[in-house]
Amino acid sequence: MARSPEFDRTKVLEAAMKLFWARGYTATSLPDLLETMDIARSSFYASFGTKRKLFIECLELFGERTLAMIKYDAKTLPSTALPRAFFEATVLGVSLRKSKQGCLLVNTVLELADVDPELNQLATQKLNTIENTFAVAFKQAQHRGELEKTYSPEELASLVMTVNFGLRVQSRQQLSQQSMKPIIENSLSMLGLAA
Amino acid sequence: MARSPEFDRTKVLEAAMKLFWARGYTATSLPDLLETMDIARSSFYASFGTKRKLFIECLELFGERTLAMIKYDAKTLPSTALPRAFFEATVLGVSLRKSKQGCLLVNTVLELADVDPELNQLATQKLNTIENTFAVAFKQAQHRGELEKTYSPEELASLVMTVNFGLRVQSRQQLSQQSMKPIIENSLSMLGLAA
DNA sequence: GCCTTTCTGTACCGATTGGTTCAGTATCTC
DNA sequence: GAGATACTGAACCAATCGGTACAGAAAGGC
Repeated sequence: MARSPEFDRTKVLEAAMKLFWARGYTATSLPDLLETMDIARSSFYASFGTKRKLFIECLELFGERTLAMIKYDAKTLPSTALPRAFFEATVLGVSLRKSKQGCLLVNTVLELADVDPELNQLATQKLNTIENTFAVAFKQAQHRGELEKTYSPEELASLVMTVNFGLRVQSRQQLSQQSMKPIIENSLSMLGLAA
Repeated sequence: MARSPEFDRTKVLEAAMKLFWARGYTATSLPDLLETMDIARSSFYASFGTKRKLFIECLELFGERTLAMIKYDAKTLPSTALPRAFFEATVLGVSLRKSKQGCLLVNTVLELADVDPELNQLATQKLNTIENTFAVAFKQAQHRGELEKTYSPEELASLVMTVNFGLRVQSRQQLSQQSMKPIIENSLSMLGLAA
């Protein structure tokens, strides 16, 4: 009937996500996006609607990927090792360029808090889902006696997120990955989750 | 000789700072600024040059004020009480509107990391000054035996900043001030600096 | 009064913003 | 080949962006 191949939507979406990730929502212009996504302006409009809708799709994608990573770790690692795996994967386990990007969700919360409450809420909601995943894992670990009960699962998950946010901010400063290592180590020690 | 009164420069600058604080650099337009500052477009350019120069002045002002607050606390409070005073002042001790604004320096780091490295570096530098002030205070406290030597002064100061950044991110989410209180409390407990 | 200076208000600049439209081309099935 | 679909590229839109220029009013000292 017709021309079959559409460009790889996920791949194009991923390219857009990376650009938003690096520059933020407002500072990313449509021409910038089109160049990175390598599609024509008309194709963009036909496939994604508006810049804002595209951004929402990027938030969804980022949230899904992050959550998938944590859930995979939760199945293969002891719960007490989860935060370390998460911190190292997100702060150290990416290429040098990416490491300066922090977390798209955190960046979004800070950039759009007062500008676009709806997008802020969407990012916040994704972050809460991540926090809940940690809490569930900690609850199991405490039940099995693998984790001290100094904090409730929810409290500990909240603390892990506090530290996570802090690390994401620091990773977006000028700091080298090397100088992030002791910070991560001390953070885990502070959480009572060091090796 | 001439017309004496200039508008109160500091006051106008402060108004601009609040707007940048709430909306970020890119999302704040010149008309927005002029309305908030309540000056004419020509006066703006005569007094502040460009939007970017104005923003730099705002960063300076914010840095000075924050640093002054910490240094005052450092003289009047025991060093171990410094982080609590800082967290409560910046997260709880402001009006409800302000509390959602987080920290201008942190916001700037995240918004402009990849967009304007120079401004990012400026904000980072201000934050480092704050961190150093904490480190100096902790060193004294350890010398006097008021503070455990679990961490070096520099390490502890770095951890306090990590937690601080985390709290600032959380305060820019939808969270109420009330729900921030236990998070602050647990963070201090985690740092070994609870009451 | 006069002169100087500081401000306001408005009109204007070129560039860029996000978004729309459409003619034309490429690629598929039949 | 015909017909349907997926794309490109460029032209275009109104709105807004940051920044400039200038005429004139307001407020001071002499």
